[in-house]
Amino acid sequence: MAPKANPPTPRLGKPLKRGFFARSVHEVAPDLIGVTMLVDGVGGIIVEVEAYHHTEPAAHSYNGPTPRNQVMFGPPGFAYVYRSYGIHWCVNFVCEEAGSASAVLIRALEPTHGIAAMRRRRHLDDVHALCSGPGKLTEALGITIAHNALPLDRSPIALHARTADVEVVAGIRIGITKAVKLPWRYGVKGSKFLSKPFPK
DNA sequence: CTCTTGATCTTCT
DNA sequence: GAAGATCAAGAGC
Repeated sequence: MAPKANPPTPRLGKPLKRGFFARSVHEVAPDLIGVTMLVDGVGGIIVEVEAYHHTEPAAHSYNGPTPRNQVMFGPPGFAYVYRSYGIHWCVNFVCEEAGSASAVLIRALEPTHGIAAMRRRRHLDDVHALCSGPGKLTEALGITIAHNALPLDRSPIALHARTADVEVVAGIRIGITKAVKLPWRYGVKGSKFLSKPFPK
């Protein structure tokens, strides 16, 4: 059968500095859509995130610091990784300022770099399912508790600015039971790489 | 397609 | 003891 051409690998934008995260979580979250996230060179374009802030009960930081969430109470620009349902890892980017305890949960990527490695880790071929959920993308990128508290502007983590415009849409957050009506989920309208479509 | 269930860590009651 | 920022597999329609 005829060989199928691979899609071109998108050009990487300017590296994001840690200061990108030193502002309101509600500004950072939509601005992260379209940013490329790599761990040891493997990853893709962020297509879905959710914002969490300590002033609302769905946030892990709502009841104050614990051993798990202490990174959320530190300075912005660091990774907060936690165990979800005893099984998966989920990764957040800490925002605002030390003590603010706000973060953006990374929920889905469009795979662009190291797709072969992601397929191996996920034991899965379908590129649309490699990173279409917070627990899936950490497995695909090899993120574990070892990445908790790592800076977001230093190896092994790299973030690169958008190189093209994206249409960002907002909706209510997924899979939570508290503060369910806050419209703090952001994503690329119509993307095939979301954990779930945004309602019309 | 939808619905149900099991996996089992961290925190809260 | 119960719930949770999840996922995959299996049953049923």
